[in-house]
Amino acid sequence: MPRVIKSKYAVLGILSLGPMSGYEIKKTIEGSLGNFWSESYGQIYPILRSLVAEGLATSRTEEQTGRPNRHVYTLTDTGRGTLVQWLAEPVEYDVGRVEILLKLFFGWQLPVEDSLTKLREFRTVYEGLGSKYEGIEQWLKSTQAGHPGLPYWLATVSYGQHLSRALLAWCDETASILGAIEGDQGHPAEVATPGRKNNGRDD
Amino acid sequence: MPRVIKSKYAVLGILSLGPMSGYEIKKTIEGSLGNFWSESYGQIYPILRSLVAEGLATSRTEEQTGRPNRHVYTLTDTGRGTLVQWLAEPVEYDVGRVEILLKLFFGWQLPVEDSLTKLREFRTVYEGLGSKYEGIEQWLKSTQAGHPGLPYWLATVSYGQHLSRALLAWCDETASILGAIEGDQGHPAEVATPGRKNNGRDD
DNA sequence: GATCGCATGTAAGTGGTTACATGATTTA
DNA sequence: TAAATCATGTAACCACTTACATGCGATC
Repeated sequence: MPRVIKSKYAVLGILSLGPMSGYEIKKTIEGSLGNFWSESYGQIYPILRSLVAEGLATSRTEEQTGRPNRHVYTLTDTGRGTLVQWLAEPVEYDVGRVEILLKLFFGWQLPVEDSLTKLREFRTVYEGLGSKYEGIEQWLKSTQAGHPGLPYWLATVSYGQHLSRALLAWCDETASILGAIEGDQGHPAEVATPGRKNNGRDD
Repeated sequence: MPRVIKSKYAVLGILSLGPMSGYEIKKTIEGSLGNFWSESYGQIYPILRSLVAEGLATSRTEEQTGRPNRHVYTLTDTGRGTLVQWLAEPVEYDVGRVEILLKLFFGWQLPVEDSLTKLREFRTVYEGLGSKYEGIEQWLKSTQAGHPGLPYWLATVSYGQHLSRALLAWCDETASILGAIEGDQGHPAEVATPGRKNNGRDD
């Protein structure tokens, strides 16, 4: 079963916006997908080569003096077809790994203040993200007005906004619940583990 | 010899709940952290060995007939100290990779129906997760009443609930915005790429 | 009689980052 | 003069997953 190489489609997608060099692809990803995606040169350059080998892109070399020649890649029709096909495929759910939840889960074994600090740190990050998204939204609306992609790009920003608002609310709610715990935490004890012997409910 | 970072602390954390075998650790992770964390045997067994080598855990062998001997691992004081130290360290923000946003970002290049379908599929997943979390919440409250870990475990469930509620709202909002786009989408065009020449705002 | 649960583990592969090498040009 | 920007690329490493090997006993 060939697993899906997502980086390949990210590059294909960026190339669908116009011919570009590897360097430009990286910059474009950072500037447009940067809030929910990233790619390193270590991925981009080998992928670019494989795209040409598979006939999904062509490359032409722009001679330059004083710096390496620019290799500009252009999507072929097959390349665009491959992208469109992938875009239509359903997104599979991935559990992922949420580090703050891992830390919080074991947090009852140490002073409640430690968990509250963690929540505050977390809150600060998402507060910052929230205002960042607001700025991006304004900037998109003013610079991309009329572009058919605008509603789609705004949707990706809106995702971030909904997410950070929700996590901020969760932080506050959780902090107030944990804050109500009396101060004598931190001593390990013999306990039953949670989540085991769960009669077919979870997972 | 794999040198592991976060997985190591996940195992250490599970071991802080009581002595366990590798097999039990996997089951316990699935049953308690399963909604936001996962580990494979390919990680767990080598980690267990390295924990013993580093003095963070001890192992004793329970002889068994008809099946492999059970290796039961117990946290040492140093092991518990290492865990507590890690728990207190701040969580660094990670951009991550959100596949649905990658697909949506390029969605304007194909019929709007394709993106709406994607949103519906996504919605179904988070609807299901929402009710799953509700069940877990009830189950935790009824089976773990009085346990000092309960508020912390409920907090991890609450995270999932806030998240799925937010994403559901985002889906509906986005679907209604995209739904308002007229039907003649899908033809590629020469366009400026968004997000470039952003004067120090993004990233 | 098939498959699930128990129980161990490893080898190979995947998808990814980081650090490095090179070096001219522009900007602070 | 230090740094960032432009521009290419690779080798080494890292964390992690998947598939496999083994095999008994209980359940469907």
